Amino acid sequence: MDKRVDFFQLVYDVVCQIPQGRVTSYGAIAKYLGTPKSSRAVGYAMNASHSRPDVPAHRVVNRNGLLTGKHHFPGTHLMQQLLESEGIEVVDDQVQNFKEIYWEPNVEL
DNA sequence: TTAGTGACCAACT
DNA sequence: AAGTTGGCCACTA
Repeated sequence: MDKRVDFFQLVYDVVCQIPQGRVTSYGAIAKYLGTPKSSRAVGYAMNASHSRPDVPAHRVVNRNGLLTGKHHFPGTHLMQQLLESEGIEVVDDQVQNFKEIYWEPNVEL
């Protein structure tokens, strides 16, 4: 449990630093952590985000800007609702203007 | 320790 | 161009 907290904490830290109204991808976070191919592991961290107090996992989408993890959220369109609540346009589980609101930690940070 | 799964990404066909 | 397969890392059983 100790090791998972470290990696998860890094992911949560980055996700928590995502500016409101912006979204990022798993690969971007993985790259920022130094492991570009651990995108799946990043997604796994999001899966554990359920146990975390405040992790804006709705700001984290796949490379296509598609809300792949929306299916894992409690509500049906809760993820989309949250994104729209932050000013992000989401249609059919896709983030509109994804490239415009795309936030890359490795670059911004 | 080995094997299987997963909210992915990239490459090959 | 689109669809399919493999591989990567981390976690659970």
